Amino acid sequence: MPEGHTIHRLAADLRKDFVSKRVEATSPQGRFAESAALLNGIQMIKSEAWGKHLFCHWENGNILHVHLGLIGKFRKVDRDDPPRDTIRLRLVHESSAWHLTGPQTCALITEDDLQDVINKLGPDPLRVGLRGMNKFKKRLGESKKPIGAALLDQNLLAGIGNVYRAELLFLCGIHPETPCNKIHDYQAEELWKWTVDLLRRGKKLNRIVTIQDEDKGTIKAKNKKRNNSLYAYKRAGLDCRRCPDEIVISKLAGRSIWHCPNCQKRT
DNA sequence: TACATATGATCAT
DNA sequence: TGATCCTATGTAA
Repeated sequence: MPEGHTIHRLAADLRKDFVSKRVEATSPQGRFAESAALLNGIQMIKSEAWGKHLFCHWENGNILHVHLGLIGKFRKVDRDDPPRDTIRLRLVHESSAWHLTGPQTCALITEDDLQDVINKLGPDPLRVGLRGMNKFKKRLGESKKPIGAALLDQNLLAGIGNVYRAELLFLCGIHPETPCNKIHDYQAEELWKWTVDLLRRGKKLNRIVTIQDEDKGTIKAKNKKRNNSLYAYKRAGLDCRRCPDEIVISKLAGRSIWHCPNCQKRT
């Protein structure tokens, strides 16, 4: 479930459990054993996120860099949960235990490395909030690529993934293929505002919910069961929540994308 | 059992 | 663009 909101939530949850505490760190899988040994028994002093990257700082200067990728998970588990051999990293303090599996990145880095990582990332809406809007607007105006590709570009903005991209474009009524430099200023502003708003909500709820109050009535009436928290993502062939058309699926920047042909017209 | 799929990113071609 | 890495889950056979 890793888009930016997940990682910020994760950073906050790990902070609560481990910051200012001595942490037991092991690698049941073995692939991170040497590094885990360097953290074992050391205090975590800070836990933060930038886009989809997680950084946990330790008292001895080490920084744990985690990127979950597509399938990685870092979850709180029962202390007695068996340490299975897919667990790259296990962190424990008193009754709190966390297991990291399937990460794309799990490494110890230095402060300089951390700067390098961050320098390659665009602004994170959850860190800069509405202040990031003008920069975003400017960067969009300079690019000709489709907005649906741009939103996944972590160098333009950090933290958006495939679910938010589809949902943001739906809420803003923008066709995914629209070239960035054809996006009006007011649309770019709207996009940024929705981005900040949805990511904040996602972090709070620890899941992606994009449905707005005004649409809740329609949704109940139409389609009781499935996926009632999203407008477009993975809803191919189903009724649009705001018009009689059906959501369609296509491919953009190597990933599937969904949109409503009526609510998101080509310009 | 096997296969497809997944909220990602990188590297090769 | 396609192959590849990492793991878990759901569906098909």
